[in-house]
Amino acid sequence: MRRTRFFLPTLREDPSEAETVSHKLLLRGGFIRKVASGIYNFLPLGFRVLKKIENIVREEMNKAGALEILMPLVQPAELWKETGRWEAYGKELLRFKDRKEHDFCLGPTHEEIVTDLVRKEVRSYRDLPLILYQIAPKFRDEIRPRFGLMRAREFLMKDAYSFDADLEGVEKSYQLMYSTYCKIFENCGLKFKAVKAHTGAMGGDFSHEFMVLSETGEDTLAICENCGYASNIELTPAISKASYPIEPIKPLEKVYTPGVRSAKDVAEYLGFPLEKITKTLIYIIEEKEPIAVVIRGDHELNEVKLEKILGGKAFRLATEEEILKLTGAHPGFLGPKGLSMKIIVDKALENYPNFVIGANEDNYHYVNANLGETFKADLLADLRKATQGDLCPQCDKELFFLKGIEVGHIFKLGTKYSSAMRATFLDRDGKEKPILMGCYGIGVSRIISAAIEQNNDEKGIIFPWAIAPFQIGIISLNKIFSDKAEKLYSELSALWEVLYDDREESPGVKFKDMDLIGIPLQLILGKSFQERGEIEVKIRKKDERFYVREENLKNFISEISKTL
RNA sequence: CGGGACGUAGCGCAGCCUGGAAGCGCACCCGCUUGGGGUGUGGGGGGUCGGCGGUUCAAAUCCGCCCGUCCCGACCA
Repeated sequence: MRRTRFFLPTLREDPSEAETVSHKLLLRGGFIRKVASGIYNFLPLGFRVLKKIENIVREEMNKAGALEILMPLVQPAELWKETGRWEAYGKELLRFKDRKEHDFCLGPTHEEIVTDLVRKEVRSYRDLPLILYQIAPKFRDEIRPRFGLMRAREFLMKDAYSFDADLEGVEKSYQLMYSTYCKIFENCGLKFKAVKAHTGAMGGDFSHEFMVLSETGEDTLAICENCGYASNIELTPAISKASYPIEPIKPLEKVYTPGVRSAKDVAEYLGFPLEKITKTLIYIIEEKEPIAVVIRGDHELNEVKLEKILGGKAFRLATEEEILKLTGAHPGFLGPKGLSMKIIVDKALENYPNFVIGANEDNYHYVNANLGETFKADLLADLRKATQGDLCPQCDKELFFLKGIEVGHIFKLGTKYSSAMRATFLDRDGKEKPILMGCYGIGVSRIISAAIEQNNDEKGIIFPWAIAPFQIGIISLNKIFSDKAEKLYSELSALWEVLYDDREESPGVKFKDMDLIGIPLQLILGKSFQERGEIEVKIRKKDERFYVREENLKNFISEISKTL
């Protein structure tokens, strides 16, 4: 591709709307342009990257025996009503009516559609196993779209659905997708980690998330180097190194703590370590029942764990007015003593002596509170987020934590959808049974952002060879080399994807642009060519330069590309 | 939806407080210049100042409402 014939508007400055590196670089590099919040145009350069990733995904899915289909973005409400998700799915489901006043939605996922398809066509165990997939736009009306392609409302997703006759089959399909996903992310040139994860709205016992490792990731992963345990922190059991201070139980004492609200402030004011303070949070379950949750001041509540304890019931933090009404105090002075509601206490407070609680009276706390003595817990449970210093649930070695961007998620669904929608098959034994399902997603457009977050420097993007929009860039620094540049361009284009910057721009502009958009190899015709007839090959990743004679060039590129 | 910020040329911003000719840098067009890291220089085009309403002789500027965007929290690939 000639640069003069390519639609590639690059920007010299960061657009003010972008915050993260990947978002800034995608806009500056002319990959995408915003249409509305969370909705983007893919320009030719961005589209090329998208197609590259798509093809890597497609190739591996096909190898796994999955069959590509295409399902509609617009979906009728009837199917969603069958599974109950028309009501259960939140506002992310964009609902609307057609001209006949019939309810429709934009598909945020396709379980209903695919299950409907399969129930109509699959009759016998002989038709199973079956894995169907598509690479198609999804729409989720996110509360807060952000970071460009990272959390867009309309985005490109690969979603796959497996159908099996028995548990053994499900397990096989799940493992097949697991290994396929590993290959896909490897082939994309990404550093990633598969972790155990929360199943969320999809249902099922457990799932795996595929995380691209990056400091800017929104998720935290707990990893054990010793035994290989890896989970999303939402799911990680919090196991303290058992080292409670040994001290006699002291008498409860009410202390004056004027205007001291946060756990940190209380600790400072009283001169105690933060772990001696507790936080009491009031939640409202299903808009009626209040509960109190007590955790240590140095710990953070894990709402996923709370959700499980509450059996999946909806809950939210109480408002300040509700808290005042229920406890008689403002947030900051709450404590479990004397509350007339269910009290759930984090396990870290079991046997923990002489801690501080709020007095449910503004400007007062109690010191030397003790579980069982000062107040009773209705339930003692693991409620907190695992944290630095906690132990691996499998092997007792210390965990460490990494940040990741979720690019894939695989689930065993069981019969959740097939039962609700009566997707059944006739088994060998002549009995009609619900089909066992699994579902498997990859955020194709999100991978672009994740790849950039993981691979960039102050000059711009550094694309892995496999997903670069062009593999080779040619820069001629003087018109006198034009003929040679043209020749190289046409010859190399037969073997690789080449972007030839044939603009009449100064060298600096060409270098800056080529670096910005992350082309892995740059061929430069300049001094070395004029003086010695050697073509300068610049490796974007390492900023290394090689000087290669034309007759060796193709071999050199083939070899070096294996390391990119 | 709650909290915060912003909206002036394609992009980045100043001007607003204290009302009185719509500016700067980059980008874009034309010329010359330069050719190893956003070359220099001369000329030029481009604006419903987010929208509507109000105050005023006069509104980018003051007031009200609305819209949009971004950031922080809950959702998710």
